[in-house]
Amino acid sequence: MRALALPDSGPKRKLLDAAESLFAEKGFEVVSVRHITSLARANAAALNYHFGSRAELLASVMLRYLAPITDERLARLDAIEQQASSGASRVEEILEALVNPLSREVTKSELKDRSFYQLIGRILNEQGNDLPPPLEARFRQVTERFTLALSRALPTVPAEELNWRFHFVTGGLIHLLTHPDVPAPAAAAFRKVPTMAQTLEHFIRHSAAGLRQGIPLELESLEEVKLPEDEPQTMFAF
Amino acid sequence: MRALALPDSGPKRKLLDAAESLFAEKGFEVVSVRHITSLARANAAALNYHFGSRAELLASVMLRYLAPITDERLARLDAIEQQASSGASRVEEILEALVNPLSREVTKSELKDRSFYQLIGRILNEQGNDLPPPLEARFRQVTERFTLALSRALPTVPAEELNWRFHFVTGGLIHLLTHPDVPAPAAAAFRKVPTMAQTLEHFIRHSAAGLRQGIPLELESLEEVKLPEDEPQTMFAF
DNA sequence: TTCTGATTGAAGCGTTCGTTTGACATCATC
DNA sequence: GATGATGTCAAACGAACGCTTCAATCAGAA
Repeated sequence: MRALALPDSGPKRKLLDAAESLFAEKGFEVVSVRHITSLARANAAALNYHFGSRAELLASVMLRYLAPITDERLARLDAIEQQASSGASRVEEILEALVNPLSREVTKSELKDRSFYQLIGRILNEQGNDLPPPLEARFRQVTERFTLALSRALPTVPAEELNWRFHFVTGGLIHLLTHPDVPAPAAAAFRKVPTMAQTLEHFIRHSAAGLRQGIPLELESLEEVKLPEDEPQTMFAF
Repeated sequence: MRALALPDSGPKRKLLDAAESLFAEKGFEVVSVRHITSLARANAAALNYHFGSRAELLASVMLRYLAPITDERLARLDAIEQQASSGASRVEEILEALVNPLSREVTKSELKDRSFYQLIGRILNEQGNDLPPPLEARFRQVTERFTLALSRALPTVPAEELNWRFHFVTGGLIHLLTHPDVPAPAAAAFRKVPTMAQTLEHFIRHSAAGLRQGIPLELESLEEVKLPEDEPQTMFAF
């Protein structure tokens, strides 16, 4: 049921569950250990016994949540890179490998969808600067691998420029997780509320266009683009 | 020097300054009134005397910061809409009206650039759901006016779709404010660190491409696109 | 000067925070 | 049954929290 193997169903597990649902709803700073222990029907001493401190519990929650997602992102990227004959995959495929693990993991969680995404967004927004080291390493790997894949898919976009564009994409994604409701102008009420999975599809198309910006489509679809080796790449629309 | 008129340079002003610099650096929840008063060399009683409570001080900080920005956004949009003969402005112009007030206001602030942007990003991220009412109203106005302007610039994109795309854009922008450093892969160290203003120019191009996604450029540049009146618009790439 | 309202300082209000303590369970092993 | 490791419990620790109280200070009008 859970992403990470947690064989015990005792108070340790209950504390993790309670903490993650509270963190998702209210944020990290405002949730106290007493909130957590009372929701988990556990004792305050149990929390410190099992986790050492509130901060380590927080790190455990983040790790249990985000590790499977980063791992699946990398696995999917591996898959599409292997099946790509030319070594370069399509931009949309790469973005799907980045985004879809989110909507897949949500089905494994016991949280409501909204809470699930919100927790992830909160972690990346509020704790993004000092994640627990194992998570930090995974995220750095995700950034490097995906930027590399994108640079192969968009060989005419210079590396620096691509780093920016990827940063813009991840920013939009994180914001989408924490703010899943579109602030619709009063006049234009939505006929039906889309699911997050549908929204993420839109987001992929939107982001792909941004990444491809300035690149004629025919050029991108060339099997390989030979660039002068020693000459520094120049930006396309910069 | 300051954006809003604050004639007194007494402790009220000092409290506001201290609060905003602490909020920018550390976030809202973790900064206590004692932190603020000690940095401002003021007393706790003075804070409650001038602002009533910690929450109202927080609201004052946000208002002082964001009100001038939203106002200038709207003013710039007015300007470009008046000079546009056809009533439809270019996408990039509209985005500039949205973005440039940020880098203009930063010069009026006494905060370091990074702190200035970070504070704005924090407000929109963490307090986005219940802003003080005067700010809420302004932001709703910004959303409505800019979405409307974009819908005139991109008449073939249906309203619902445009709401999403604008949401993606604002999300990327907010994330950029709170995370101004691109997580560069180890191999590709930047030769020079760009200023936020330069970064925002990139962001505008990136976002414009996403907004225009699926729309042939020739079509967009038509003076006016007549759509069948009673037939519902269909999405272009959906 | 004297009075009056606005503003500040020092101290403390009650509450909640994260964490620790030491007394009890529980249970496999000797 | 005694032992020792493991886990849980109620209670309390010191520190920090937002906020209030009240006397002292100050500025300007009378």
